[in-house]
Amino acid sequence: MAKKTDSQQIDLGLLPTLLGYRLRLAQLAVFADFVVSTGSAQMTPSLFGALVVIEANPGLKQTDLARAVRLDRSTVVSVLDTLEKRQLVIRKRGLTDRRSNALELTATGKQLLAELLPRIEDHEQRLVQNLSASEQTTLAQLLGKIFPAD
Amino acid sequence: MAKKTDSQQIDLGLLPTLLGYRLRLAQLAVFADFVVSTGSAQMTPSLFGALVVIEANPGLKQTDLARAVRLDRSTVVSVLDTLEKRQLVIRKRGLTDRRSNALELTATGKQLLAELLPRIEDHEQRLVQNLSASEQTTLAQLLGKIFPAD
DNA sequence: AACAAATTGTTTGATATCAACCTATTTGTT
DNA sequence: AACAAATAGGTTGATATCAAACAATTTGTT
Repeated sequence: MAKKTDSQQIDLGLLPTLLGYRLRLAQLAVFADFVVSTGSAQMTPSLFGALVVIEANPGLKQTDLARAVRLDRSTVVSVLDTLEKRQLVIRKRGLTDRRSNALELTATGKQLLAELLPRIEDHEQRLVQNLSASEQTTLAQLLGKIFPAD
Repeated sequence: MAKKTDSQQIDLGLLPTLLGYRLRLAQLAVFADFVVSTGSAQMTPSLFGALVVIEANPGLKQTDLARAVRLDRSTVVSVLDTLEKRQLVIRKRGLTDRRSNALELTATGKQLLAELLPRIEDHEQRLVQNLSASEQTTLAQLLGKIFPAD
C-alpha cells in the first residue's frame, strides 16, 4: 500500500526555484561524496583545501591562507591545529617577520596529498559523470559568471 | 609600489577546477546577499526555508520538515525554537499522534513571509542578473543533472 | 492482552565557522 | 628616537549543524 516511497508528498513551495537552495543541495552531495572518496584519511574539503594551497605556496602565512581559502583567520588557526597535530603541516616562525608563521607541508603531508589527488580526481569525475564535456564547461562558465573572484 | 592589490598572487592549485570549491564560493555569495536582501528581519536561508515549507504544508510534523529542508531532526528543534520565540510558528500537539507536533505559521509568521517574498525575488534576480534567461535555464538544468532529488 | 520494535521530539556532546577582542610585533609619522 | 597605527596569530564566545542517546508514545507481533 505504497508506504515506502510516499515520504515526499511534501510541498517545498518556492524553494526549488531558488538558486541558493539548489546550491545547498549540491554542496551536501559533494561533501558526502568527498568524504567517501577520501576514505580513511579523515579528510574534509576545508582541510584538503588548506593542504593544496600550502603545497602550492610554501612559506605563506596564515592570514594569506585564510584569504585564499576564504576562511576567517581564527578558523584557520583551528584548521592548522588539526593539520599540525596530524603532522601534515608545520608552522615555522617567520624569518623576516616574527609575528607571522611560514606554513609548509611535512613529508607526510606531501605524501598524503599525493595519495589523495587521484581520489579527488575520481570524486570530481563521479560528480560530473552525468554531464558531457561541453556541459561541464558550460556549468563552470555559468557559475563563474555569477560568482567572480577566482 | 603595488602593495594594495597584490594580495592575490596566491596559487590556489587545483581548487578552482573542483566543483565543490566553486559551489562553496557560490554559496558564500548567495548567503551574504540573502542576509542583506532580507534586511532587518534577522533571517537566514534555513529559517526562511522552514517558514516556506510550513506555510505550504500546514500541520506537518517536525520529522517531515527535517526531511524536506534536509536538516537533522535535532537541528529542526533549534530552528523551531527560534521561530517560535519570534512568534512566527506554533507547535500544536498532534491530534492523532501525541508524539508529534503539528506545525503552523502564526498570523505574524504569514505576514512576515508575505513581506519577505518580494525581497527574495529581488535577491534571486540580483544573483542571476549576469545570466540571460536561457543561461538561467541551462544552469538550473545542469545543477539538476548533477544533483537530483528535488 | 502483552510486549518488542519503531517513531517523535528532545537533550547532550562534538565540530566548523565567524566575530570581537587580545598581545606581540612591525611599520609609519613626526 | 619615540610613539601611534597597522598587522599576525591566537583566545573566547556565539551560532549552526550533525550524531548519539533518551523518554514518551505508537505500532506490530504473538
